[in-house]
Amino acid sequence: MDPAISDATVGRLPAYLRAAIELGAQRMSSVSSERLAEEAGTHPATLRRDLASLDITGTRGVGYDINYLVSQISHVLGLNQQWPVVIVGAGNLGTALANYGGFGERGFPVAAMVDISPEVVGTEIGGIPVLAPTDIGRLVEQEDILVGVITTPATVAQEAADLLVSHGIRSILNFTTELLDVPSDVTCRSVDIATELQILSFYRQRGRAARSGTGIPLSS
Amino acid sequence: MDPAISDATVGRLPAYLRAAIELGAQRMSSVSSERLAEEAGTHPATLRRDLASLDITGTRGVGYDINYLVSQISHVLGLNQQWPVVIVGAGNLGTALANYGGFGERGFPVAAMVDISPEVVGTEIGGIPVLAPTDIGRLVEQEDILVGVITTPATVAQEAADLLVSHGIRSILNFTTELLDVPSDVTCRSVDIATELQILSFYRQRGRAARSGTGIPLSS
DNA sequence: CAGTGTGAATTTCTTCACAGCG
DNA sequence: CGCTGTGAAGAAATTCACACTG
Repeated sequence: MDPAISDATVGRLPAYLRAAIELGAQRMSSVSSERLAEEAGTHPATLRRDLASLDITGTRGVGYDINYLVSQISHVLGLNQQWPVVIVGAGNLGTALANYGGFGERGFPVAAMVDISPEVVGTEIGGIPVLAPTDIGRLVEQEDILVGVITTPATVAQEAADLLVSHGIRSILNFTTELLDVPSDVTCRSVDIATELQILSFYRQRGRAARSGTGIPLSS
Repeated sequence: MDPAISDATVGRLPAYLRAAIELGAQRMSSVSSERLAEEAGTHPATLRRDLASLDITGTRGVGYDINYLVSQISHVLGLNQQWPVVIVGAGNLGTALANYGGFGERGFPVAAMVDISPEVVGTEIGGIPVLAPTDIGRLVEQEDILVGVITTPATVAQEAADLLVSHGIRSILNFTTELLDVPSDVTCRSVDIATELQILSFYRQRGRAARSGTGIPLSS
């Protein structure tokens, strides 16, 4: 259909979706690109280009239909179904993410956690069972898990990734500092707190430039 | 000195730094741009350009001196001193981040947490005191805090940001979904798990493209 | 006439390719 | 000879500006 939706565009879609949902909750039924862009932190022309690339079309003189925006963007992002995830690493961060409602609320229920420590394997954390690494195969099959979240110590993050990949998981969200080496058919995104702090540090030191979002696109 | 260090470059510096430190730990004393780029997930030419823009120069036929890399990049990022942070929101995520050693280890010790709930104010979480919002002023002055981390519910994130800004904090790391509105002299970076999952979801659904890093640059 | 949709201009970023240095 | 440093080409992303439509 589309020639392609660019990476830059994809990166902005979640912001558009959130903004549209928010405006919809305020009983608005349509928005101009100017308003929506403001809300999402982009330039109106960029927004129009982005939406056009998704084949989302507005009404001249009026704007974009909010319900349509929400449904189309959700569709493009593949959010019309639940995507159960498994969290590997039941330490502080993993536990926090499991307890944090954010995953389930947004269609990514935490099906299970995995850890190597015999002390936690077999227990439950916030109602989520903690399994041993050897259980992953069964888990993935039974629950149709497609996404893995890595919250182990950085030293074993690569192992965790290999484990996930070997069981067919093709989407990984990595919370460690380690840069993971995964096959090219696996999508891996990294959220590294140290990186964020360092970038923040740079901009504080120099005059503040305004890089509002999260950063670090890496190419191959 | 430099005409400017581009945003794209800044976003890659933490990866270069980490790679250099890692190679240094393996008793290597110099690296080629090819090797370092591989390690950091970029193209060698991009790496050379980036380093040149920091006035970091290598030796032809040999490569870059690793110690020099580490010291220069650290310097550019402003990592030669400690930057105490305050975490606003002592819920699950805030608590996890406080316990997680990652901040202190990397020069960003958590000086205090702030919460409104009388139940936690006055207690300590992992040795870190939890204060009331009204204590922020004193805290910022006494501890020279320049960075605030927001881990409140999204609904009050803007309030938290306003509070931090009003006390002179000019660097904010935001873990909520809310897009914060801050003065232009405040640097704000957002790490939103929902956003990351949605992007992951997109790439799983469509053929997998490889966007390896964290995403969503937003301009004004 | 308000606001989209988009050619064209512009800016920014990436990659090639190679001269030249250690 | 290996590898940097960089001019120049290329690709991608952003922004302008305006014709055009509901």
